Amino acid sequence: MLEALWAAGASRTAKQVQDALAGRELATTTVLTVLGRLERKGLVSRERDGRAHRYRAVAKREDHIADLMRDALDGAPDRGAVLARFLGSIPPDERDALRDLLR
Amino acid sequence: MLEALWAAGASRTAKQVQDALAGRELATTTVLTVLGRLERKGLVSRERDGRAHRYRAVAKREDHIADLMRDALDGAPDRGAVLARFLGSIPPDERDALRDLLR
DNA sequence: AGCCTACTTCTACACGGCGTAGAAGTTCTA
DNA sequence: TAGAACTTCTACGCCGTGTAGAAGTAGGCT
Repeated sequence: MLEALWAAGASRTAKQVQDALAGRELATTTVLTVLGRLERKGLVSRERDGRAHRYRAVAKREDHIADLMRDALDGAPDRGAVLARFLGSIPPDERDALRDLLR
Repeated sequence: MLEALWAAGASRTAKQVQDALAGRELATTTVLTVLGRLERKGLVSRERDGRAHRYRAVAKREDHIADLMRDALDGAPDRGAVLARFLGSIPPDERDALRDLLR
């Protein structure tokens, strides 16, 4: 669902989200329910548009996932050790990329 | 619970875990149940020791958390972008530490 | 041998999140 | 003003998690 909003890039009505998820044959109310829950969790915002609402993902997918990573890291007493292990667990080319990013 | 095993460093019996968690006043069976579930999930292993079992965390806390971070990262289509955002979301001194680690 | 005690396994229940959707209410618009 | 479009409310099943009682099992003591 969030994926659909991310994929769309822009804001979408429930109906549009439903259509984008055509493979799943969801009822309209299902889409509304899920979007509503995402809104309660602060992951999605909405604004009225005629008799409908337009939903948009609050954060970009990349930010959201980076947040998840930070949340995990925040659960660690020894952050440095975790970062070291993390570096060891990703592909070498991504370590290179990180090195470049840190330059 | 996992925390207690990590804190102990070594393997612990259910009773010892229970004592370490004295603040929570858990029943012994509760500790056993949770430990058993952790074992099913592969986070904990155990070996017999007399009439009891000794439990140990399969991975170190740092590895476990690094795994969580990698799992999050694996959900991203654009890993590079996520890594960039992630770097932006951690304290500068940790970026420095990362730079050193990557040297 | 038999029993007590420590420990385990089995079973269960409440609670909350998630996927799902029907029923009923609201609001445009023709 | 009626019908369609859209929303809100409510609900149900499933699963993970926290919790623990009841019943089973196995060492050790007498």
